[in-house]
Amino acid sequence: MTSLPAASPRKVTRKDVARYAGVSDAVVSYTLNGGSSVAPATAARVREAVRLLGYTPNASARALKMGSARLIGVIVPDSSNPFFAELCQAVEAAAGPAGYEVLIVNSDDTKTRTLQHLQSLASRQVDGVLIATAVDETDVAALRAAGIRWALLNHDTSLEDALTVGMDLEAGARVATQHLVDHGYRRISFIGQAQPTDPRFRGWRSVVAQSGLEPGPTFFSPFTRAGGYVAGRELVALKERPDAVFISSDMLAVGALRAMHEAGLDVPGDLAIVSFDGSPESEYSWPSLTTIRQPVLSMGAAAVAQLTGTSPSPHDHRRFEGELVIRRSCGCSPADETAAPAL
Amino acid sequence: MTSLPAASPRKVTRKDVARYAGVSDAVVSYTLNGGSSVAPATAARVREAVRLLGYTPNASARALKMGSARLIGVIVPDSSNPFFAELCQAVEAAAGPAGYEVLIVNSDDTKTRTLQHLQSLASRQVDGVLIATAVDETDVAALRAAGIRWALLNHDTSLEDALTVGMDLEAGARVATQHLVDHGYRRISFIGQAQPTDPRFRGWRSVVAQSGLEPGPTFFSPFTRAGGYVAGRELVALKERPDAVFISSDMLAVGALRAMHEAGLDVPGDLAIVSFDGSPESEYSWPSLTTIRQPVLSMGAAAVAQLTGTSPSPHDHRRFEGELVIRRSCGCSPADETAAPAL
DNA sequence: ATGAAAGCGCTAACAT
DNA sequence: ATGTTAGCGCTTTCAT
Repeated sequence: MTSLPAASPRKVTRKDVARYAGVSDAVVSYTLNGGSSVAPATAARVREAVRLLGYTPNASARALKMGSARLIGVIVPDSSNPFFAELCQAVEAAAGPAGYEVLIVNSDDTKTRTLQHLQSLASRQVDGVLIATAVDETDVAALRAAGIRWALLNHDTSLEDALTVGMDLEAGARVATQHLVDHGYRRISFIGQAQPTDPRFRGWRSVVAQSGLEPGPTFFSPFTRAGGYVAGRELVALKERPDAVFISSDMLAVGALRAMHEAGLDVPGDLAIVSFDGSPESEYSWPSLTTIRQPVLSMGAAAVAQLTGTSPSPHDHRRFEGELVIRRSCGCSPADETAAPAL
Repeated sequence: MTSLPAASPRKVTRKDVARYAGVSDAVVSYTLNGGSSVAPATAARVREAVRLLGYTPNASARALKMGSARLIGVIVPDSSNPFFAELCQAVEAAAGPAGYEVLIVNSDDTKTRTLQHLQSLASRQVDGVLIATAVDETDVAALRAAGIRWALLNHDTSLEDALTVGMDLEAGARVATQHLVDHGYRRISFIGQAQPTDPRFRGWRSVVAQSGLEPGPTFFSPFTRAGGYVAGRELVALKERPDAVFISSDMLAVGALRAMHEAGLDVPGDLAIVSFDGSPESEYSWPSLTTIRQPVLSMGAAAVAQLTGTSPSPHDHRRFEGELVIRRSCGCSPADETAAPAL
């Protein structure tokens, strides 16, 4: 916890600018923030002084005065997970034009780190925080106590009266599974995270049941490539292999794919796959993954809108629909298979 | 650029804590920051008041007073690029324990955005900024003018007397290419970014030359999966195909792999690949990529050390070596091929 | 061991 | 149109 060695000789403040331009500090503020009217000539002099002196406003002082740092916090489990990386970028893309910067922190999905970060973000006078990690009642209590605006991002179910943005996971899973059913596969497995309450699990189960099919074996693993690999190895080792599987994230699917290749299986010939998320990686796996694309950009924008109170929707819960992206892993062999993707 | 609706009724400040604990504001500071000695009983009372009132220190006020926000800025071209995502996490991992938070911004490798972000970071009183995006002399001038500490991250060559952290790319490329030569491949191509000054290009060329080989055809594309796909399609369309290719990033390799699969080529049978970066994705492509792993964690830590002045090395330039990770794409078929990776 | 007070750089209400 | 000034919450020197 050492301090950084100082680098600059002396900071130029707004006072220096004022002196140089021969005006008062207030006029500098007026010129820069456009609050009150300033004579054009004066404004020009001020701007010139700013440029010459290389003046940079002190955001901390501004934040102290205003009670807002024009900063939005985002708590994700793991920012190097492609899905969350994309989500964070979407938030940044929406926040930037609104005049906010984005502070992203990783929770590793642990309660301790979530709480720590919440505290630290509150202390930084963030204007709001987006929670894309798991939360429970304690966290919510902390949130309320901190007195900062917050919204749940990438959550399907809403906690109490919380602002929430997320996808309808169950509906997405239904579309995915239905596509497999429509292909004529009869024994459809599920690979997902170890919580049977996952809406995607329910979606898979309900479509399988409605189609009068026997549910295929299920596999639960953490949402990682390695998790998918482990699940995939179990699946390919089965005496009676399913002919299709719905996998609830692209990362899991990529891992499972490796297990299938190693077993010498042909996908989709021996085993068809539809997965979930629509991350860039899913387009470049072999075979490319038919998947449910999450509208990451829209969700990021909606979350920022919720926080800034500019949401077009009057609802507390903005729920998005996924989109089935047809590629090769389901057996469709799309017509554009040899088309070059956009650079 | 609307403002956020206020959420909290009133902020509890250090003054409230002081009053509640029956002490002066200074004692609260002493207790919280451990500056001066405080009677144990008093300290306990203060801490109790903090807890009861739910007090959170105002970081903006602290930053204003101290001239430091305990914040490190990182400018990357694209935080959703797996390599940079990992690098950012490495920086965060090193900065956290040192008491810093990390503000990551995307430049899209454009000069305008880089300069804008530099300005904005300076204004936020960051203690230093790590530049992992392309820079030129103008940017450096701006950096010096801003008077903030900075270091180049993921740069191979040092600008003037700048602090720099990066990998020896040319050496890495040599190891990669040499591995291909050792395998006995005779016609070795290069796929990389469109700048022949790339040290990886030089590394490839020098090893090919030293081995008395004719250089295979070269392909230049942006550092994206799509870029790799385009290059790969050109490569597979060649009348006289090379028997191996060194690809200067995993993302390019993943794209090229897709082109090869679509052409029905066997990798490594028809065409062997060694790539560069060692991103998680490279382990799960099919076939898995033999690659030069960049020591991302060490580089992140070194960069933070440079910035905080706690670098163990007296040099301005901390240069790391990559490590050859043998997998399947080169033709080695490692012994552990069926071993499960760690979860 | 504790308190009083100055001042970090900025904004905005108020005065001119 | 421009200037004066109080005060945002904090740290820290200097008294006590």
